[in-house]
Amino acid sequence: MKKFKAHTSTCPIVYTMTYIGGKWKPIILGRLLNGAVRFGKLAVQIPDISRKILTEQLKELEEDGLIIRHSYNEKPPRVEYELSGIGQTVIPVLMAMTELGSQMHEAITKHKRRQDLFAKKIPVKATSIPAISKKDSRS
Amino acid sequence: MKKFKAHTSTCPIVYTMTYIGGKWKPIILGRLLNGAVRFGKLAVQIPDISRKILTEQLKELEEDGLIIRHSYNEKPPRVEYELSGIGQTVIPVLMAMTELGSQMHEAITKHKRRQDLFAKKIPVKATSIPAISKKDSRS
DNA sequence: ATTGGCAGTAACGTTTATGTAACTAAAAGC
DNA sequence: GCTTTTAGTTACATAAACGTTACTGCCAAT
Repeated sequence: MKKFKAHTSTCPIVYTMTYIGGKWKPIILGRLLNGAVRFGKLAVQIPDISRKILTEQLKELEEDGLIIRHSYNEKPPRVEYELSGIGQTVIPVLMAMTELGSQMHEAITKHKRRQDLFAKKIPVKATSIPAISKKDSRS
Repeated sequence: MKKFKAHTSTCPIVYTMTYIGGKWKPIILGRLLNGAVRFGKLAVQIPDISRKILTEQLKELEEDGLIIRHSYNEKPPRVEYELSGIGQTVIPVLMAMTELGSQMHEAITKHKRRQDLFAKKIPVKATSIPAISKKDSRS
């Protein structure tokens, strides 16, 4: 997401977009809803993101204070990411996005007539991202 | 926003991103919160979006069923856009984003130490996007 | 007849985001 | 000594996204 050149203050949505805009950030944040997750697990849970991009996005999120990076000095390195205090503020956004996604999905499956229109938006591939669940902190 | 090749269904956030991902869509939708707005007014309210991109994004939003386009056959053309039924589902997302923006802003102005980190994310320019207000349906 | 406003569209150019492949360090296990 | 594992990094490449400028059609007013 290209950063905005404009807006001084007044539009909070624009402001927000500078933090969680971009293709992957909301998805990454969604993976952290249930607590700290290590790098490798994120990469597995979001199969279509490259490690390079994942690294970059995590770095940006950390610099913006939304997440916290914990690096443990262990034999094979271990690094975990979790939502920061402010980061928790994204939760309602993610919840609302989840709801919107469900509503859209329902609307599409309901009105068959619209399906062609909507279909092109979701080029399905084999790999899929698992839904958000309660607990899976284990690798 | 590049469209996702992956995910079959399970992650609603990914799903949502295919609809309101992208730099401008949430901002455009935010302008429609108070009812129908005509093209020219959107262009004025979002000064940094080009008309071409505005047109494109509106078209996509319409194709996705989130907004409705009303074209009146008048002397100088008049076209208005408004949230559709499903489109209303984005309102909570926008509200949450507004809240997040405010929280982030507050956090930044509060902790001066973090300001340098956060500052780079908001390259301020003269032009600004007006805040969302109750009513301004008039040109 | 010319100009102005509205809502675009077309052609073209630039930038940003994202992707791929190869490489690193350090300790553990064989 | 060699391989494996983890969390990256570096260099390079491409595709989306975004932008600028110029142009259109139509009617009304000058």
